[in-house]
Amino acid sequence: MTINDIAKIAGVSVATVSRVMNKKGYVREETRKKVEAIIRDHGYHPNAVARSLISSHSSLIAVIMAERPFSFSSKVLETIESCAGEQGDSVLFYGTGAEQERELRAFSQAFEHQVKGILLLPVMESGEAAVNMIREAEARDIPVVLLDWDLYGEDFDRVVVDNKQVLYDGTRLLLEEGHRKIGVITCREVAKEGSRRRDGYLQCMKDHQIPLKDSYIYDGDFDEESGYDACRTFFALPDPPTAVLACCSSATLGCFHYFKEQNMELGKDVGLVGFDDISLVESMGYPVTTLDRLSREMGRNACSLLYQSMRNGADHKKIVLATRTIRRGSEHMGRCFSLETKG
Amino acid sequence: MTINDIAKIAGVSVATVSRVMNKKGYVREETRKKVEAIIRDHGYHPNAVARSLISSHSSLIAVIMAERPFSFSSKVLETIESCAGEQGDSVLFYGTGAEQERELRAFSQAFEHQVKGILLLPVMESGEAAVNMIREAEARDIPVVLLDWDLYGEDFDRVVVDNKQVLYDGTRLLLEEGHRKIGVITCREVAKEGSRRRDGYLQCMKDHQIPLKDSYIYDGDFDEESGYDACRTFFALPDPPTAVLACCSSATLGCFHYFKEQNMELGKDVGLVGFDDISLVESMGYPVTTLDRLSREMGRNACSLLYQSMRNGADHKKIVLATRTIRRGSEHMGRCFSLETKG
DNA sequence: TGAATGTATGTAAACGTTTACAGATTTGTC
DNA sequence: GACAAATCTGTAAACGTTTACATACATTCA
Repeated sequence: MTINDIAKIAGVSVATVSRVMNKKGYVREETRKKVEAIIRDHGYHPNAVARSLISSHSSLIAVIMAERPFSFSSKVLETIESCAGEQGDSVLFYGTGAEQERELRAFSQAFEHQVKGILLLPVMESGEAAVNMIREAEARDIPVVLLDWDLYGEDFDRVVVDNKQVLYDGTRLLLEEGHRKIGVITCREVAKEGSRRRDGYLQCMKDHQIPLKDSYIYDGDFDEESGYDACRTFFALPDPPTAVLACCSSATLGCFHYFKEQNMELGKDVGLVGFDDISLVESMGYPVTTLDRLSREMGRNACSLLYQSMRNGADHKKIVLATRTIRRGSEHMGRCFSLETKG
Repeated sequence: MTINDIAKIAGVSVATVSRVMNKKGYVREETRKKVEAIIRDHGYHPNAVARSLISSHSSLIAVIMAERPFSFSSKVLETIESCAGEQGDSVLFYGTGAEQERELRAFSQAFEHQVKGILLLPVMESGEAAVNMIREAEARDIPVVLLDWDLYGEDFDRVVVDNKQVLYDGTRLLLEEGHRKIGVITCREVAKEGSRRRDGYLQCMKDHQIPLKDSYIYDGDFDEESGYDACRTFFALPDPPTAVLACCSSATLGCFHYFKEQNMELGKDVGLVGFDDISLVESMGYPVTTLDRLSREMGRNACSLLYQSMRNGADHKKIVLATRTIRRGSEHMGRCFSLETKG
């Protein structure tokens, strides 16, 4: 069933059917009604492929992301799909498992499908290849927006959280509760974000004139073992910290595990500030203070940035989102501002 | 940059370039080398859109799913994407939020993009509209595979868990531990799966000649409140159950919440068998017995069923997967079998 | 009345591929 | 050396749309 068949049945030309479908150009009311009825009755769906070919861009946007076990990325994806849907676009999803080969293939396939735009969540071990692919996309006039990925020194559209500020705030939270000995678990991540987070901790301690101890800084990975091992290390020290600041959700859970095993009661024997939406933990009845990267906000902002770039091109923008500090159930919204940089 | 440009630069015809790209038909070694080099040097990516138009099917498959808060659906999606990628296909992702309008739009857009196949996770409130769309897909020769969604009486390709058997096993687990008073939380769900789960419980109790009590059956929703409220109801009874069987991950967490609040110790004061992969809970150091729907297995099986249907058509298959019983860390794999039904 | 404008419809080219077909060259066989 | 078969390459049609352009009729206005 093609536009030709519909035209034949309706006794009009394909151009008229096309005009009816796209509500564009002149069509007599009576003709429109007739054509619309025939389209409906025959369950005709226009071929997006042929449509794309002639208009030289599809109604697709690509989302390329490394898989992550928890909720952050899947919430972002859902939000993006919803926003794209509102614009009549569909989402091509590529998981990369942080494998470079799959990342490159994802870009290739996105190009081949003539996507209108690409949304990128931290994916590459080496930023080099990523930057090349982004440059290639730009050369093809395909806007790219980076989420939660601050490629420093590169002018790309991106939506990020100010990781330094976040950890600064987290540290201050613990200081306000009277803690002076704070252990931090800096989950290593792509694009130096882990170290940005550490910087926030260091800065806050410095601003409050609290002497630093190397043994209170644990450079862990993005997993639960890191949280667990960090705690084991911290609390084996002759002078252990009284509170722990975990820089990713996995590490936060690892801390939980350790505390439970050691019968340490949260808020009494030890302080803890976690990272990201670990609402699961809340569901279980633990009101833990956490620094949440507003996943839905990020998705929404990234989409609007993408659609903006499709229209305007040129100028690159950076949107810096605050995190939400979820403190024992009550919520304090932080800052949210947008920086404009030259394109 | 099109195949024409490449042909011109290489001094050959477009047909030759096409043959080089598709490794199809005769091409002189020397010519191939030259063309390949030019393709590489110019960063040329063939236009999948034009390719689809001529071959009348794209390299896309659609995944349509209701969003769920936890890990099951996102693991399934990741697995599907990975399998599709191996076949050189890309995944169109549609979230529906269980809204009928969005569900229908997802189908429409999948049709318009000429997808090769559709994977469907429980999405529709009313099965009616869903069945119509599946029928329409079939009429277009687009295979559809249902995941975790047993539309009884309809012959569709599908991958399901035997929910009755799962809950039967779960109940038996508790019986074996000596429990006789078992409360069950049957999370209502689409397509009667909730009641199938209840049937498993009822059957097992009957087989072991244990008298049933209506007050031990709580018909809850798919959320945490249900788990929490169910427990509150159970343990307010004059003769409360000694163990609880939760039929979805959310309810399992709700139970946790209640037990923690009431200082009830798991395995000592109360028995609990949960549902789905709540590895998060394990990460925190709680070794809870759980009935896991093997999300990766489901994704993989659904994909291979889909690709099989693309080749063969006609015959419909139903793959019944066992769940994995994760029992305090040790794993027992259950049965896994496949039923063939006439198409 | 007739020119200008607005409305309604059709014709045909274009988008970037694949592929059937044909023609040309090379290789193999007797 | 002749013929068949195998190998190599090019031409052109097709896929299902959109849209510039042409044409035709209806209305408005001086």
